[in-house]
Amino acid sequence: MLSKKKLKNDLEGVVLALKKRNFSFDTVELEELEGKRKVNQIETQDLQNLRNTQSKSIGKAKAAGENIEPLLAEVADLGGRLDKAKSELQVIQDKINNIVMSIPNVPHESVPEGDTEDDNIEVMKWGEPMKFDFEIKDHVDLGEKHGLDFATAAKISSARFSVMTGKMAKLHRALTQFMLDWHIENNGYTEAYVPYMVNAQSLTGTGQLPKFEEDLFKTHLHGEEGEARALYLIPTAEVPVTNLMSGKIINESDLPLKFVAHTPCFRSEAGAYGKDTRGLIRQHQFEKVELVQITKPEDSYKVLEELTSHAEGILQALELPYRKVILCGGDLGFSSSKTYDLEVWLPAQNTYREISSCSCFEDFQARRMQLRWRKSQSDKPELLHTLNGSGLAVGRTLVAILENYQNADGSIKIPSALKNYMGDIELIN
RNA sequence: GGAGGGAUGGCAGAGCGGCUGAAUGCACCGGUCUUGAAAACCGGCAAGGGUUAAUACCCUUCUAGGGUUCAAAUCCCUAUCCCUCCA
Repeated sequence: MLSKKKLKNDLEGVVLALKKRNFSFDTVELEELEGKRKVNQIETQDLQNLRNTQSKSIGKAKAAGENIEPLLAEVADLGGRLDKAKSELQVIQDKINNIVMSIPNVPHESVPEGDTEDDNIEVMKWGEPMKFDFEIKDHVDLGEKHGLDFATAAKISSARFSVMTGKMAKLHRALTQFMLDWHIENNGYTEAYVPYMVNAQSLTGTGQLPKFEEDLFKTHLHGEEGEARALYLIPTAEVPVTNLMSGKIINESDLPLKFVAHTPCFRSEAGAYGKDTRGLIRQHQFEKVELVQITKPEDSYKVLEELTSHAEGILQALELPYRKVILCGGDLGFSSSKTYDLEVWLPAQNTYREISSCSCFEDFQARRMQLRWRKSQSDKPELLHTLNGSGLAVGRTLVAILENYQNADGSIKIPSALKNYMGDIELIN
């Protein structure tokens, strides 16, 4: 959510900045509503003021033993007028809120122009794509030899799910453990275990609601019909982890907060029909190790670089070639002001594919969840900045390992960083 | 399955229809004292919003949503969460 003050004082600037995203909205409507809001709010508050002072004088008169009947007559119609004013104001404020909540974050000045992912700009490349002197297989063919099974998953669930058994399941788990340990030991993150189902408020805090409900799996508690009790499966650990601190005022000495969490992620992939239907790339359920940082405003862009390098550390440790791109305005996520994607080399697709997305949200999420800090005791609380990034998406990392570490006979070499986690075996065959 | 108790500011904890946006303590900030610190003493200290150039004034908020009342932290209903006891 953008600051309402900013929308009021610098609407033109906001509109201009959002052009980079190709996003526009009805500014005339917003300004009209804001004008009405002002009139109605003043009227409502005046009535409330009147009610408060009248009520107080009734109290005093009663305590003094005076006759309060004439005073009561004076306020007889006040309640009705106040109710009317309040409900009118509520309608206006709800409308304003709906508009404001649907406006995405303003891109940082360093975000390049562009409409689609084709306009993203490569920042750097790491590692050389491997050369193979045999006909390579993709991760589906390779994985099926070793316990990766989509047919059975479809039988017990549906498309876009997977089953893994044996060494494949172990490799998948080893990757998760490795990533968690790496970030805890090398990068100073605190491990967090969090719920996999969250309420609407948390999703509103990070920006998935109200606009992107169709991307989520929504559940209903047994026997309950009300919206209030609906829980959603998390699309990313970003939601529960960032919301750990919602509504809090953090002490400066506790900043930055750095959390790492491993969770499954659930996405409906509505609107992705027919896209990436083969293999593990786009699943309804996948594992991710997520990095979240909560920082002082002045540190956030420095931290974005740092957090991205933490995610890169995993790719480097696993010796997987990758490149780093900065997302153009048109490809930027709703809540993000700046995002780097890390894309891993997939030999069978002969291309780089996203494996991590690292974003700075400035105070966009913090404002929605009232996440603040106090510079010093005498200062007013200020909004913090939030950041997160995948460190990494586990399923896609598994894909990368299968494809990059394959041998001619279909066996898979274990990356040296993972050996400890794989019971010291060298090879899956 | 049954019966109760509770949710109040950064924390602890009073208040249980009207000078209560909220006592008191702790924490925190400023000051006095001290070579310095501690102690003691004095003072300050919730958030969000509105009008305003500003001073200032006003509104809202005591888990959430409804209700009663001229007036609700306080009474009633519902939900959520916590705790205790019985089976």
